[in-house]
Amino acid sequence: MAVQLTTLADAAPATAEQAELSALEVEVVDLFVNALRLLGMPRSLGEIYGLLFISPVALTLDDLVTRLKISKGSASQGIKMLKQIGAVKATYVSGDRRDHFTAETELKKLAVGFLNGQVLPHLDAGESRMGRLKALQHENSSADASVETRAFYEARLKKLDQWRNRALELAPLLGRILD
Amino acid sequence: MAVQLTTLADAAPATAEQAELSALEVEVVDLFVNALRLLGMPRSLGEIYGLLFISPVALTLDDLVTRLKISKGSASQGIKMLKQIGAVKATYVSGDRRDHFTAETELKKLAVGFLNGQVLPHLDAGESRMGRLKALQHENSSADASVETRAFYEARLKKLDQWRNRALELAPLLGRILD
DNA sequence: CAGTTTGTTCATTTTTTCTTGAACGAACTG
DNA sequence: CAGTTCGTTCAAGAAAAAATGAACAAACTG
Repeated sequence: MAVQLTTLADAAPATAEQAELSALEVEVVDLFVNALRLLGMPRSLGEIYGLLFISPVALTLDDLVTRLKISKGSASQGIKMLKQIGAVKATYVSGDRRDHFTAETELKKLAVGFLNGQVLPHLDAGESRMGRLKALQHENSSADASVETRAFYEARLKKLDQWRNRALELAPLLGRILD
Repeated sequence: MAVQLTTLADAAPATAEQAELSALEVEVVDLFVNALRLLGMPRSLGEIYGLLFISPVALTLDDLVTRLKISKGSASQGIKMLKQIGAVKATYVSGDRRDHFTAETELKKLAVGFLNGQVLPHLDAGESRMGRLKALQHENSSADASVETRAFYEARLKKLDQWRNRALELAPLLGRILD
């Protein structure tokens, strides 16, 4: 029955469902959209995380769709990614079958999640890559290279490896600092 | 007897101008394309930086164009950006009017350049933003909010400010660690 | 069961970002 | 100077990334 839709109209139903974002919400969402873009994440992630961050109550997928005016698909994929990096968690709400999402706001957890999800995989892949590089360098050297050139390549590859190690050291350090 | 070429200078046209990239170069370029993408930088930046990184001699704009098969426009803009963040510097070569570029390979300098160019501006903009947020929060609160809601907003904004300060502290720390 | 509700997936469309290349100015060159 | 070379800029086209929405599956409901 259409009559049940009355909840939308007036009395704020337990789960804050005004269709429009408040000025505060808009500002916060905007802030996160910009911040996450800096990390190369899509707009929708910023919107979703931002709204959850400033929301006093856990929100459902549908809340996100109606309030942010994004598609169900976007909301679903965005939540998926945010859960992956540990920026959002689902909370249980009794008597409601739907998932309710909350923003994780501990900076340390966010940072660690991001590092583990986005950065470390690449650094790990870097190991086998270094192997390939060394091999290529040797092949290459035997052919044309002068002593200096050979030394130069050697030095550069060593530098790459240093970088990688630095980055690997840095990750746990970051975690400690952000406590 | 084969002509002996002791310097790379006259191995081929004076400034190492084989049109094709060697396998080693391809691999390095690919590595940097991927790494820079992680930081949200365009493909061409990775290509340019990668080739400069592994090149024993400084390269001209034209070298980049022919070897990477990118347009003059891309090369020019890419170099411009890389110079901006301090990842590339122009070196003087006597008797040649053209600019010759070299990769900056000190990790610290790279990191600092990136932080100053890409991150700090945002954090600074964040200050005025925080002001706006506080203002909005007060407006907002007077209207509808219950005590708990008000407290919640307050807490969140405080958290945001904490984050910002943490990030600001972190930047110089990073510099020190990367020595 | 048949019918809902909830959430995911993925081909398509839309939007954003990047690259290109032609036009241009500045700085050399003979 | 007239002609080059070198590098930059920017409108337009190409490519990549993200959002949409319809189709689907899974879990509930009566």
